Amino acid sequence: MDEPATEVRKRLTEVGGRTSQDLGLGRIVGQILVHLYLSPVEQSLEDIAKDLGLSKAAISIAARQLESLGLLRRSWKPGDRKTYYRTADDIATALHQGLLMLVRNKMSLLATELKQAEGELKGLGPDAEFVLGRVKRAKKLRDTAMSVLENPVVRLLTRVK
Amino acid sequence: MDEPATEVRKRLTEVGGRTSQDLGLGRIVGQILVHLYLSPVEQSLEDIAKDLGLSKAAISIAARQLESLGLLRRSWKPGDRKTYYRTADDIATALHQGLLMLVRNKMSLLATELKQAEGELKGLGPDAEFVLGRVKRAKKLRDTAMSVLENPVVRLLTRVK
DNA sequence: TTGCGCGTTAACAGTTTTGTAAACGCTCAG
DNA sequence: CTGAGCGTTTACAAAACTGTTAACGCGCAA
Repeated sequence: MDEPATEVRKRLTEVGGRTSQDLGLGRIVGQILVHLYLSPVEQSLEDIAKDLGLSKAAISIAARQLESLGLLRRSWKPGDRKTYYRTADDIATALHQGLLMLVRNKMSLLATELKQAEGELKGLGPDAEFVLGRVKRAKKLRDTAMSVLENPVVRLLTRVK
Repeated sequence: MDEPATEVRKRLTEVGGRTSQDLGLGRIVGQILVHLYLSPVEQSLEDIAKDLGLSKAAISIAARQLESLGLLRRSWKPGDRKTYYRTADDIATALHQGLLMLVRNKMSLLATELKQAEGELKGLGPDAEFVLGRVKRAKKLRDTAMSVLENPVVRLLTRVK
């Protein structure tokens, strides 16, 4: 091993892979992101592929995902046809906002669904009345959760420094 | 269709399935939970299987998962050998705490990993020094996120009523 | 004891996901 | 124009996941 930090890099890269997999993006996305985050220099597609032991195709696809999420930047060097990659400068903010957005979307879908159910259940008789009660309870829960997310105090706290 | 609310039940059950799938538990878990939540009476394994169009085996397995999460209760009736299921009474609290726990666990794993990396990187030379800087930045981010979760104001807000 | 009903377990089949290899197209150098 | 280098697309193989069927174990009733 040339670099003494190789072992640590490898381990943290795996952590990134697991994490992004948990979020429903593949493991490769997380691996690339951490790998770049821990690299002092920009890396080409081939560099990344070699370091992670994956095919260029896989890296290519995942890299585009990362770029569309605003977590990764491409760059070029004069007289060099390769594309180089590095993590976005505001990666912390991007991560933070991305996660929030994800949660908000889910929540909002849920809200739509609950509201619609509520409407359809009115005046259908006793069984529907029961379901309606449950739906209302669920709606209240969702509203509480949402109000926390949107609360100014929480926003202040979660602001990335 | 006997019950006028059947359609709504079906749709909400699907929502539950999708949601629990997103969380990495299978879809069945969420389907069962919503199905029971919307049912005014306790249901047997077979009832659930028939309503959801799944095998008893599948329900059996998912139901145990739900029980271990504290989201579901079993009960028995005298002179009846079947097991009956209903959602836990404190299901809102259980859901809330379960989610929080999940996040906390992930966070804590991350903390361990970062701390260890930090230790191993000391005094290994310039490259390791760079990685160390990045690790420290990540640690700070994680700490901020965690402090929000543990913040008393947030706790107060997220308390389920 | 035998038989039946219930929940669980185990083996398996269908489906989906994941990553690769190879072909492709584009761009630039000669 | 031609060839080489690069990233991307496509077709496919391997692996993982999901849910079913069938066998099993257990308890109760006859």
